[in-house]
Amino acid sequence: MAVTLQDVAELAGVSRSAVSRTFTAGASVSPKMRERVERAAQSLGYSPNALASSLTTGRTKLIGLVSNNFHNPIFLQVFDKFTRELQDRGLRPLIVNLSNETDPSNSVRMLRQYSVDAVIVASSTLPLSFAEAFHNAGVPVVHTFGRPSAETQVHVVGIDNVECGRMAARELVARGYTSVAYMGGPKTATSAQDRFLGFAQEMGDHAHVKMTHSFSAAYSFDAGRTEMLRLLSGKPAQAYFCGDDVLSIGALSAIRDRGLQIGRDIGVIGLNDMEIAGWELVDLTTIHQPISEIIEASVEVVETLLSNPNRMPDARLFPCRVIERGTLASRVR
Amino acid sequence: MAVTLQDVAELAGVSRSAVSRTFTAGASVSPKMRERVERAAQSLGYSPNALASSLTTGRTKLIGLVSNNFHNPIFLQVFDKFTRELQDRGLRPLIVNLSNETDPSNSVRMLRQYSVDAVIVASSTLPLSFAEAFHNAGVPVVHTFGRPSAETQVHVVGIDNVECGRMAARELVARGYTSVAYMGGPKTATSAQDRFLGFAQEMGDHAHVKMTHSFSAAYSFDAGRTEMLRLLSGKPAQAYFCGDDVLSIGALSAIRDRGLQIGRDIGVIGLNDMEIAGWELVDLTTIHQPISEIIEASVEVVETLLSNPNRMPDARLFPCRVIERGTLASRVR
DNA sequence: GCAAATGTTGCAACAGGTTGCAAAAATAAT
DNA sequence: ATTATTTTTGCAACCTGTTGCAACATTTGC
Repeated sequence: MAVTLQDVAELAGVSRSAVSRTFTAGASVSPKMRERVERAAQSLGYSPNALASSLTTGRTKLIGLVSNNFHNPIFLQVFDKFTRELQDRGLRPLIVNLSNETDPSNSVRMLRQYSVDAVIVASSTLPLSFAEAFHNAGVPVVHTFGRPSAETQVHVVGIDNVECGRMAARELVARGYTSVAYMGGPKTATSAQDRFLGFAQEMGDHAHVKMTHSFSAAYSFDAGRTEMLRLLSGKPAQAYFCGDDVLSIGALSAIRDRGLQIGRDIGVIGLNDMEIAGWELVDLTTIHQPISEIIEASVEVVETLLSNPNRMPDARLFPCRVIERGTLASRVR
Repeated sequence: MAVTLQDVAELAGVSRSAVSRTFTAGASVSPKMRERVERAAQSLGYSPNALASSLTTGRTKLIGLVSNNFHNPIFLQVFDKFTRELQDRGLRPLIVNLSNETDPSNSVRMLRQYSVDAVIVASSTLPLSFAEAFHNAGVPVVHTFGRPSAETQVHVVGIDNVECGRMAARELVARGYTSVAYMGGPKTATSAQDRFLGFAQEMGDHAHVKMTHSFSAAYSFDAGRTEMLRLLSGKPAQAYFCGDDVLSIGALSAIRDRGLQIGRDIGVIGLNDMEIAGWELVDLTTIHQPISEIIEASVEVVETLLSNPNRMPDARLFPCRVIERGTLASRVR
């Protein structure tokens, strides 16, 4: 069925090498030869088998894209951007859905079987051990939305979650709230931990403001709603920094259910600035995470790793900013 | 770097074939041999190269997953389910993001280069020509969310959009509305066309109810909002069947902006029943599309196509049902 | 016009597996 | 025990390309 190098070579009356060279950038082929081969290839509808060539070149242009986050709407933007950026560079994303895996060994094996050129771990909730497992298997890794660390040897692209925690805290203080709280994502997620760290740190400088905190079960609407319902049945704070936008929206839903006025009675600030946050019926004040830039940078790093797999790993962190919408009291001055 | 068959064979002191057979299901290997080989493989950390084996077997277990829908939140559920179902069966999804391609030839070439075993086209807005192009390239195709057709030769799994149009119409009539409208997705999408067809057909049986219709620019929040704002500035109908849920939510947003009471002043029914539709602050009455079943069926079809690529194409359509929430007037009886 | 330099082409080996076939080994039948 | 049968194993060819090397062709320099 499939047309091979051989077929083209025969039709053109040249050697297989000649055909191979015509389709290899930078190989030495005379214009006449190229012309002949291309004509033959054209007429047979030949296109080279990327997998066969990977055998000798050692490069598949396959990039493992592993994530465990297939529920948070923000990740549709993430996948959209990643797949585009990769394919614009001639790379192919091979998706690995880790939603309920706790052990990296399966995915490591699988990715090695397909000899991916590199792996992108896109998650802030996956244990660091995953990225490390890929790295130990000899595959270049970039951990997007990961936590930078001095020990680990993988490239990280994302935001400074600690700083975001501080930013949220400063914002709430500036709005004049006197009791604030952090309602984080799952306690095991590095992002949830770091955001809390920064939040608590900053609040340390504002002793007159009362601070509490809790974590919810997941970065999801239901988890946010459930946790906020629980909080509201006790003695809630005046304003909450919620772990991310879906969590915030879940919280907003709980707050509305209780008949409280959002913004006035109780404030919420999220993180991510996903598209839905801007929908009029949500109108969530949130910290914008520059997803596009993060992903572009991630793919750039991947690309450099292809030619230089041993590049010293670094962390690239992008600045975030508060997007003011309708879920916080207006600033006091 | 990588451990090969050769290495294992040498360590175990057996032939390469023996090693190959140990890793091939159903091959003839004695228990002793298997034991020896497995021990050697274990100690070297060997795992077979799927790409190399594909050369001779002709099967890569790579499945092209092509879509142009990376904005509608429902598709995160779709990707989640697809990737899981595929990997549970030992298949690997190779994503192709077609967001702004109009010509299938690039993707056809790419998918052939990676010799995918089959292609899943997951979209109701992609021209039929895409699925056909893959089919003509000799790759088994299933078109999920596609339109069944007598002419075309590809497998289709999805819903009966015409019937859904009827269902929506019946629902609106049963609620006692006397002027209703269809606000569809993009006019070029088969789903938008078919839903309208059914809607109009059914309304033909209810001459006392006035019907109008229009199409919006995309299946997106913004398109829905924009279109509804336009409609509201004229003489709006009492109830709308919106092309899908995001579109509906966009419409709801416009309606709220105008200070109208949803459900009482103006009704909306969507289609999909995506997770967000159930969020309390949205609470959208909508037609449930059984996404999970559709995807399971799609993957099943893919699997049968792997062993029997020439299976006669058929269409599998799943029933839908109305999920009653808060955006329609209550039923009159 | 001739030697040297440079460019082009084909051969053959190789990448990491699989598989038909025949030889060898194990098992069953007599 | 001997032969017939079945199972296991290794050999060698093959899958589809790539690439170092040597042979050949073309250009360049003088």
